[in-house]
Amino acid sequence: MALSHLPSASWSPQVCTPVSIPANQFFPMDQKSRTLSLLETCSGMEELKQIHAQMFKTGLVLDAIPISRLLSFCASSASGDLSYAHLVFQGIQQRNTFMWNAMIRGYSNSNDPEEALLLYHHMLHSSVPPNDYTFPFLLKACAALSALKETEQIHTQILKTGYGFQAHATNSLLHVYTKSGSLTSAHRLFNSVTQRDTVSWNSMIDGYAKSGNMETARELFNQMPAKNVISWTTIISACVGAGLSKEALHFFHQMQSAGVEPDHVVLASMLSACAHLGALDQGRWIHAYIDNKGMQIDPVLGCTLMDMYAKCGDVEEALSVFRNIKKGGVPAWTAIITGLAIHGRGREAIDLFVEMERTGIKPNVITFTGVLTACSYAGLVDEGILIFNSMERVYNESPSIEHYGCMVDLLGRAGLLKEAEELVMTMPMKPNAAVWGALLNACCIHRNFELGKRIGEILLEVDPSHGGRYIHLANIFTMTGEWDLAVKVRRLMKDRGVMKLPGCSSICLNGVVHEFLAGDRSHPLTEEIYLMWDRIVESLGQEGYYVTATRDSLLDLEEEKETAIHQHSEKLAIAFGFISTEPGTVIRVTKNLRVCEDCHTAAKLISKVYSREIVMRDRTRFHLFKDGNCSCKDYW
DNA sequence: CTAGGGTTAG
Repeated sequence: MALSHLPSASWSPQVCTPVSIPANQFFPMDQKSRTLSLLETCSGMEELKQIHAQMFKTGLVLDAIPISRLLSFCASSASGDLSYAHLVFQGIQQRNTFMWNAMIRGYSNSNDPEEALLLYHHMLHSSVPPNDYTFPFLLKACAALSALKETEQIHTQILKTGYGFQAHATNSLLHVYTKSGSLTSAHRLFNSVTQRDTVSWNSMIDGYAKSGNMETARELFNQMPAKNVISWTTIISACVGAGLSKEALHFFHQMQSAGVEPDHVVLASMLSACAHLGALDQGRWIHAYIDNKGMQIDPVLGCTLMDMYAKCGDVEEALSVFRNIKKGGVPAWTAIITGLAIHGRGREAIDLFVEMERTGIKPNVITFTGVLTACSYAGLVDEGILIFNSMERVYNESPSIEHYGCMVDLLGRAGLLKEAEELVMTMPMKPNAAVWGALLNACCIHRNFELGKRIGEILLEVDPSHGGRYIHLANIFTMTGEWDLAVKVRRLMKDRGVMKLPGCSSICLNGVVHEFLAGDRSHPLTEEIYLMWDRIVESLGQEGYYVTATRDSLLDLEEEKETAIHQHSEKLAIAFGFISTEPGTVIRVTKNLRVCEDCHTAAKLISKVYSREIVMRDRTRFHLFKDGNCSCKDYW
């Protein structure tokens, strides 16, 4: 390295400067402070390299403070360069703790965190002692690696060196333990430290929540003395992650009652909860809150906003958010493409995909999933095949099992069952339950019972705990008149203790989520709801509506007697929508399963007879019923 | 120069 060429002895002010001449004649103070302030405002590596070169000339490379600052910038700043930092570091003769820390910090945030541990090893060997900053950096690397053994060794050293009482070190340890799933160690440590602070509690809560133990997480949350916005975010995002979106909403309201101001992180989590629930009003409220507070919509927040609007049925608003965020990167394009996909707006999704390519943004695996889904839901078979083939050819990206799943779905939905099956048989990986499921679904739609039976049997082995598979297979046997086999499948399901996920439809009004199951009579307005539905049926009758024994109604074979098709959850939710909203209001219903065919027909007629738009969210996509038609064009 | 929280898909 260049440093060795410097006549180091003659550059040392003590050596070559007569006592009478002040040292700053060789290291002029304004020179040094100018360099320091240059480094402070340094914007990128280009500029930094110039400063570095200047430091060689002035000899400031030998001064610990400016070289440390330079090192720090290269190692940790967003526009830094870790390998350059490493070269600089290698050239330094006298490395102090700060310099080692800077390097360890840099590597702990890099994609090579292991190097941080190696550096620490060297640091100890060169007899430079760690300080209170060293451990958090080091443990961050351990967290990235889930390196439990190393964490335990570092734990011991923390205790030996007397940093065991230092909050940052302890909390870092707690974080690694919880993150690597070692909750026992975490809890032991948590119990042993006397001065637990909010950070310690937050880490514990997060750890329990992420390990699936929501009960303990909630308990700790209730117990903890002082909750800050991160505590609330932790419990709320834990709820969202566990699919407990209603609880998330509840906690959010509690948080506001407690006077804690929401920040952009907790709002992102809440938008995700709204997206899950289909709670458009709540979601809009949060959007308005963000605007009113003048908060900046960063790419992540922008994506959650788009996702919320799309999943709550308002794609137009999602598009408007998309146009307003200047630099969203791939995630933003992906979010909007996926949003259009679930609304059946495949053409627009493809157009945006093309536009994205033109902009020079490279699609990622999720983008491909999104655009292929768009093709699938809109029946754009040729386009889908073209894009699928371009993955390998244009992007050098081998399709993953999800992409094959999309293609099986695309071909199967379109009735190209032979092609779909062939793809399953020839794909380069072992088909999973999702792939088989897509094929089975296609068999049901197109009534290919022979193939359906074969695939159904496979699925009961591959995915034995999924209730829907048994129902599908049993229905196929029912339709082919093989009653005994249908009963056998039902019995197998029962014997294996598999439950059918009950169909549930919800509608959100004034921030309250109203849920309905088939035949539900638990709602306070039950009488009015059923009366309303009877009146609706009456007026639909004039349009020629009558209940048909469709294949979907067979899904309820078991409860056929008690759950008439007229009491399906979708219908109850629509009826409730009618009695609780003004004429002309859009009715928004969210269902956890696929919409039943009879309910689909009924909704189309209702939209015409009552001039009401009904937006219904399915397990996978949206249906916009308007003037007697559905946006899915009956292709779903 | 340090610790804890967010999103897009499935």
